[in-house]
Parts: sequence; structure tokens; C-alpha cells
Amino acid sequence: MKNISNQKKSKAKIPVKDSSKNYTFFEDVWSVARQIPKGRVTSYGAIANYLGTKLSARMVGWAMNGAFKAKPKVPAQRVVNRNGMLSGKMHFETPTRMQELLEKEGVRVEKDKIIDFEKRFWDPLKELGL
DNA sequence: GCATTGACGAAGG
DNA sequence: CCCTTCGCCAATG
Repeated sequence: MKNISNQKKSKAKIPVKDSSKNYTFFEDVWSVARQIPKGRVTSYGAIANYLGTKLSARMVGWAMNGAFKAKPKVPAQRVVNRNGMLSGKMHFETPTRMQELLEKEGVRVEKDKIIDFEKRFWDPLKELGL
């Protein structure tokens, strides 16, 4: 079944600064991201999976885009793709900002990729349980 | 209001 | 093993 008017049912409204009543998928993502322990990282898919929308990992990435303006600050540098690559570093203040933040927390990064990613990996589903 | 894109990911060739 | 396609859903043009 194909719903053509699917674009009309927008329930998430991030570009809102005042209306805090807008509880969205994005805020959920931020909440999880903020719980990532220092020196640990996770993936977009893991967060999406935790929120029950694992097929929508892209939305997590999109949420991170809005995380830039989120308050309190969201450690977006701890969220990378499933490959352990700093795919979103280009969206930081500077392209090197993300790596600097990670290395500052003890995460080794080389060529935009996290070393020992599997060790550093922090799965909300597993760590936070349910 | 339709088409394209996007900080992803899994599956298929 | 590398590249392409598809799915997901919201934002943007």
C-alpha cells in the first residue's frame, strides 16, 4: 500500500524554539545521546533501534543535525555510523571538531574512523536495558 | 504538492 | 569485496 500524502502527516516539528510542548523523535534521540558515557560511542542505528524505529536510522542522523541547537548540549561526537566512521564531522563547527572532542575523551580516531569501535560501542538497548 | 536530499543501514548484484 | 538499490521519514526546494 502506498500513501502518497504521507508527507503531509508531519508530527515532528523541530524548528521550534519556544514551544517546548513539541515532544518529538528528535528530543528522544537527544536524550539517549546525552546518556552515552564518556569515552564511549554508539551508532545512529543503535539509537534508532532503541527508540523502536531501527529502520529510520536516517532520522537519527537528522535529529543530530538539530542537536546542534539543542540545550543542554548533545554530545553528537559520540554518535557515528555503524562503520565507526565520523560521518557527521563535517556538520560541526569545524571539520576537525568532532575528532578533537572524541580524542579528548580518550577515543582514538584515525582517518575519520574510531579505533576499536566494537569495544567503544555503547548500545542503549543493552546498556539501558529496557 | 511533487521531487530531491540526507550525520543510515541492510540487502542484492 | 565494492557498488548500487531500496526503505525509512522529515525537511527543503
